Amino acid sequence: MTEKQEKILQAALELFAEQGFAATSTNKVAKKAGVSEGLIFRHFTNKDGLLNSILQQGHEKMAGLFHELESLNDPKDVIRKVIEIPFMIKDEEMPFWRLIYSLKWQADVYDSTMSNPIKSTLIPAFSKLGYQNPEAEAQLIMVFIDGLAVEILLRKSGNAQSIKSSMLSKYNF
Amino acid sequence: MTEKQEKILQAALELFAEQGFAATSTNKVAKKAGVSEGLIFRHFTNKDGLLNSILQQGHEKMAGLFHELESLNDPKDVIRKVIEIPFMIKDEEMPFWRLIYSLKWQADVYDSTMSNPIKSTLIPAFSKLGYQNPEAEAQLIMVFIDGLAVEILLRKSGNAQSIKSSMLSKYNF
DNA sequence: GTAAGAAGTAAGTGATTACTCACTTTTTCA
DNA sequence: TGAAAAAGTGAGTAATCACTTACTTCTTAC
Repeated sequence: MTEKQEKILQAALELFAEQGFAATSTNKVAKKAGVSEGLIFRHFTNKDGLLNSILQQGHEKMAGLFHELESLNDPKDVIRKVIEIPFMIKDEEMPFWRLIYSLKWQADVYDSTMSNPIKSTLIPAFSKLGYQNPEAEAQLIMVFIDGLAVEILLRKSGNAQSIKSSMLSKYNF
Repeated sequence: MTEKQEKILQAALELFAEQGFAATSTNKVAKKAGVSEGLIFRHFTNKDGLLNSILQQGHEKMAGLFHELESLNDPKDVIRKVIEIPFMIKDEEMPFWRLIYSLKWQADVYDSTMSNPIKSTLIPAFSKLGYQNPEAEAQLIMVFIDGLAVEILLRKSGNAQSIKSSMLSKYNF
């Protein structure tokens, strides 16, 4: 990975996250990266290839997060940890997650299986705790996480902490 | 409102919702509407004007929904009704809501105050029921609604009904 | 040290973009 | 009825789009 390759990926990530994939031209990416436009196509074949490289890089970073979940034994720890996920997004990770969530609405590119590992960890946790419908409970938490992630990524609410408390209390934490 | 004007609005709504605003050209809209491209600009000035007309039309349709909420007296009815909102989206309304939710990620166009009336109705309802932090509880429900709307609009889950049950039971319904 | 291949550039390509303009057709209404 | 206004068209426009090509510079390894 050349220095200029990384510059391109970083510039593209930020622009795709801010303005959207379709609305960002390869010209803009090249200018922001301080690179000739042709270089983008030498390294990433086409605009879709550039997007895929960004996504692959991001997925590798996420692998660790799933692994951390699987190592927890107490089901209550699992649930608490999952609820806390959206609150753990670091500032430097925001563009990547903004991109992921915006791509949901652009059909052809999005990989909807991404969050499956989390859900798969959640179901046995609710099962162990004796919930009547572990599947639905897991789904409910996933829905909540997605909603909260949107809230945080669009930096709409300042009182995220009190929302978290309200949520945790619904599971008797 | 001419017949061709309505054709343009309908075609634009469907295309914007399916492919995204930026990825949809005025040429495509004209072809789908069976109209010359110039007519779009005669009636709606420019592409942004076309989008704004669609949004305004949608907002007028939504006004009734808020009114319905305000007429409820029992706070429990209010909360139940709000939770049910995402499940009430009709097939013909899907393109409009898909557009609204996808626009959240395109910064400059989105009106984030849209859901304020719902939240304002929710806070006194939780207050009356003696919840410790009505503001946070209202926000939590709003987050849930947005997450669930995304789930339904992207038609990911078939078991929406059991998610709804799980959610309602968290508020002792 | 040099040759081969990878990295990088600048100036293109045709297609598509949002939008305009000169013009014709239809509608409105006094 | 007739004339002004509104609706509608089709062929433009310059700018921008994703992408290519011919070329130069840098890196690597024997």
